[in-house]
Amino acid sequence: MLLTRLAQVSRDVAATAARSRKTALLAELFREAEPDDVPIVIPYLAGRLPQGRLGVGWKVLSRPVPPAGEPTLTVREVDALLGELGKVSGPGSQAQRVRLVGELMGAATEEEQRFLLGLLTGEVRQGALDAVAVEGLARATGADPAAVRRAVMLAGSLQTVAQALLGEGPGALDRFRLTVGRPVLPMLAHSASSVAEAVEKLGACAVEEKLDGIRVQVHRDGDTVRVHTRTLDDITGRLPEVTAAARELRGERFILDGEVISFDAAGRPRSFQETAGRVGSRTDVAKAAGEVPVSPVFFDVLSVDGTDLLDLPFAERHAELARLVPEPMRVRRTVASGPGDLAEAERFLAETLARGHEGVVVKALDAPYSAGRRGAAWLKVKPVHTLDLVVLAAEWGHGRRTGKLSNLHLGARTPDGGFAMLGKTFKGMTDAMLAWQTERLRELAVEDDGWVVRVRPELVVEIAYDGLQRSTRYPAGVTLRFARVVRYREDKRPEEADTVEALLAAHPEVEP
DNA sequence: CTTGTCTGCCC
DNA sequence: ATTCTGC
DNA sequence: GCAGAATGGGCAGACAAG
Repeated sequence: MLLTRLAQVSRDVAATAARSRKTALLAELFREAEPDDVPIVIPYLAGRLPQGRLGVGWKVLSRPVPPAGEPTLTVREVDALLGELGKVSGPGSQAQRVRLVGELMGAATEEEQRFLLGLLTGEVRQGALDAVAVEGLARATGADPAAVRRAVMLAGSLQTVAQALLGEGPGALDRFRLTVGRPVLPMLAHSASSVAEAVEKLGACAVEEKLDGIRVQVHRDGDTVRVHTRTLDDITGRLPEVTAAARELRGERFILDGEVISFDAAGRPRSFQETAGRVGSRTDVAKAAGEVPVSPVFFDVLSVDGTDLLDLPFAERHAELARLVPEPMRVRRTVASGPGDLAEAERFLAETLARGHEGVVVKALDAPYSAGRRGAAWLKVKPVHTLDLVVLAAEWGHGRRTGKLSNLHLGARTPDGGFAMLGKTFKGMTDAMLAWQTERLRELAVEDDGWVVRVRPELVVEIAYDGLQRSTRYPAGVTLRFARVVRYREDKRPEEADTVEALLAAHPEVEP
């Protein structure tokens, strides 16, 4: 199949609003694909590369290459070239990558270049990724969409399922059962703004501590232990403590879901930055583990001794978990039978925060494990802080925000009467706010380099954030975690904005 | 060898 | 990660 | 309620440049 077909369909999908129509367009293309093209075409149209990341990013792709006049590239040629690209490493590899990308782009038409660019940067912007591709795949093969979706969750890979389905038909879906050793997409949580709201929505529920670490899925099959991240990356080699802990458990075959976090000598959780740095270390694991040891803390079990527990209610899964995993290796929790137990749930949240953790996750006791979904059965509750900050600059948006000033540079007051930048945010703005701030900031503009518009520091904005982090990039030595706009404070003058000093005082646990 | 740039992947 | 938007 | 878009910050590691 020619790449130009994919580029056309991608463009058509992008131009279509209705998901049903996007699905139909994808299904039509999938039906056309020859068997050998399938494992390439499907991931490409889901906006992902079968090889995963290639060490090619914005910098390499930003060099313009004159496009070809006629479309001649086949998807298999592209796949072969990208496969090569993924393999280059060592001295001179950067130049080699630039050369290979140049070769590929030079053989592509303008439309194909656009498509490849989106694919390589992971920003296809066609309003269709895995989920729509799954629907399209189901329609192309006549399979039940729910069955295809479930197979993809259990296989942890769209590509694998697509190949089996197109090669063998709907019968192949039965093969994708929960298997120890094969990671499945983890269940995710929604947010709630208070424990009361969460308990109200869920009824009988468990309230569990939320640890600020790295999500892990641990598989043990006899002596073999594998540890995977939220995106199913295999990080077994970086976490010897987790492997050892899994081997100590009495079960021989199981899949556990939990968090990995580092505690200090006093048993207090280390900062997310410390835990994440440790988990990210792979060149000298023994040394990293000596300095920052980590512990697994589990909260769910998906499989024990060959039994798939996914469809059991959480209450029953947790009973299995308690049988398999000793208490110190499980998250702390309390159970609420409904809004009547709200006081206990709130006491538990307060205690959890006092112990240095991030918040709680409230989980419906009757809910199954919805692999790969952000189910409404899990609601996380974290304290939210707010500040009044001053907009120092804004960046021009992209995609659906083209032509709008979007990403705000936020400043807090300093003792000298100036402002220290604390970070940026583009979150929390409605389209109306986006339009309003674009106009307002334009009036305040003092400089526009085509990317950043610097403004007079006069506009005050209320910002919500989850906490402070140390920063080497920003002048105050700290930055806001997950900053988002709440509302503009036109009633406030910049001299009334919050100060760096007050911010630091409010977060004594973070040292700049 | 040191420093800076880029990428990928955690949240 | 969080939030908004269209389906 | 789901799925997707838009875009944040830190950190480790691989290379490039000096």
